Amino acid sequence: MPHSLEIQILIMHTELLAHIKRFVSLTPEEEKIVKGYVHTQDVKYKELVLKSGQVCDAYYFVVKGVLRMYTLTDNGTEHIVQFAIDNWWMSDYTSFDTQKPSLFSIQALEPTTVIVIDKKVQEIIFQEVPKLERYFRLIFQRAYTATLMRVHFIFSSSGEARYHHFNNSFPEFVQRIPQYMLASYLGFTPEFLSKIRAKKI
Amino acid sequence: MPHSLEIQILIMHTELLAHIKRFVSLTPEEEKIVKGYVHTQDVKYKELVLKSGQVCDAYYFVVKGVLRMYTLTDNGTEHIVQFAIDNWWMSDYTSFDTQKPSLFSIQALEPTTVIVIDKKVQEIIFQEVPKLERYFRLIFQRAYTATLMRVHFIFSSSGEARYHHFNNSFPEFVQRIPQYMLASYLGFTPEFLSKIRAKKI
DNA sequence: CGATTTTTTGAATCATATCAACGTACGTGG
DNA sequence: CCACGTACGTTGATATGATTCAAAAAATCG
Repeated sequence: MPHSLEIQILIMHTELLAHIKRFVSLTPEEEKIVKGYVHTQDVKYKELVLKSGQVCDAYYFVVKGVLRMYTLTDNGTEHIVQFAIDNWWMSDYTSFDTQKPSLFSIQALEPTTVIVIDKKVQEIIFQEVPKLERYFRLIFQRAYTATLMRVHFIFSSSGEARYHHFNNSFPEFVQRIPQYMLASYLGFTPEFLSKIRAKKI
Repeated sequence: MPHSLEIQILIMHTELLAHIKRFVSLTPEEEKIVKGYVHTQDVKYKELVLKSGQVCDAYYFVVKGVLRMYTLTDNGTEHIVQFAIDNWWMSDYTSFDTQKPSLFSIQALEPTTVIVIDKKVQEIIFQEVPKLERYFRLIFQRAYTATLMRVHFIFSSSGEARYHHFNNSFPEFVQRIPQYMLASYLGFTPEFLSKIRAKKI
């Protein structure tokens, strides 16, 4: 009889499989193969799963929690290029593929549970379950077009408009992260965000 | 004996197949299938292959020439979100998938030759040559990470620094497009770009 | 509760936008 | 092949959105 931890992991894997099945069908055997190659990892608040300068050797799927991906400028300022919440993948895919050091760091902003595909098994899992090529094609397509929309917003609206748009689109998420990180993601300073908020009230 | 036009088309298709084979291997039969489903299209200078408000019903692969993808703001300003040159794919993949009107327009900035995958055959071609799932997974991954790098640059460097970086990275390309379009792509006004250039000399 | 982190406020400053005018180049039709 | 018109690039004056710095206030955490 499985004990509590095993049940937990089972649930985690179920979340990933459910997500995959929103894009491609999987036979029971294929599900088993996937389960066999991935593993879960608990990431503590503020813990890094990738540190800039290191090689990225995994894909991470957020089951629960929040990750951020960010860079450090010469003068020490952080710039958040991405958040990942439930059901999003995050990795430095370039570093993963080339096995060169990453420019980015990835950090948990809450106690976070991720499902990990390690570099070692990535090609194997794709070979054994070729449907995953299609799944990740669709995942990357979505991520790509979302990022293009983001560029569009950055160029076509003021910081204030971007803040309100983001706030209206993801009100629950805004609650979960410190304001200065939202400012960094939106491309301006925390002081400026504070002033935007002061106006509204 | 094939006449000149057919030879031309053959060469075009060869470029696409060569590109695909940089990412996945193809058997001669698979090559034939791909050739059978795609077709080339000549796009005149300033011609639109997609007009905002219309549904995007093709993927475009640039064999030769330049495409730009842009939006129009309420006040009539254009914002270029993407360029595509030789060996790049361009489409509004969201509009393509959902069959909803696109926010973007796609226009040729030179006489341009593209290879087209039409909506009608897209799923068929993927079914018949499943390796293309992998190919496009890698294409989208690259496009996604390139766009993330772009966001990183937008946030971490001034307009001036972005201009110099772009100029150093793609000097030949800068020659081929009007300055006001480069300004639009980099996220500032043509006047400002003009002033940056004045400084340097 | 004290210590640290996060947010706010205000004043000065800077990067970039806006507008308007002028200069230049280029392509088309006569 | 010239002339003209339109599209593109430059320049300068002024305006503005956003940053910087410093300090205080508020929130969070052990």
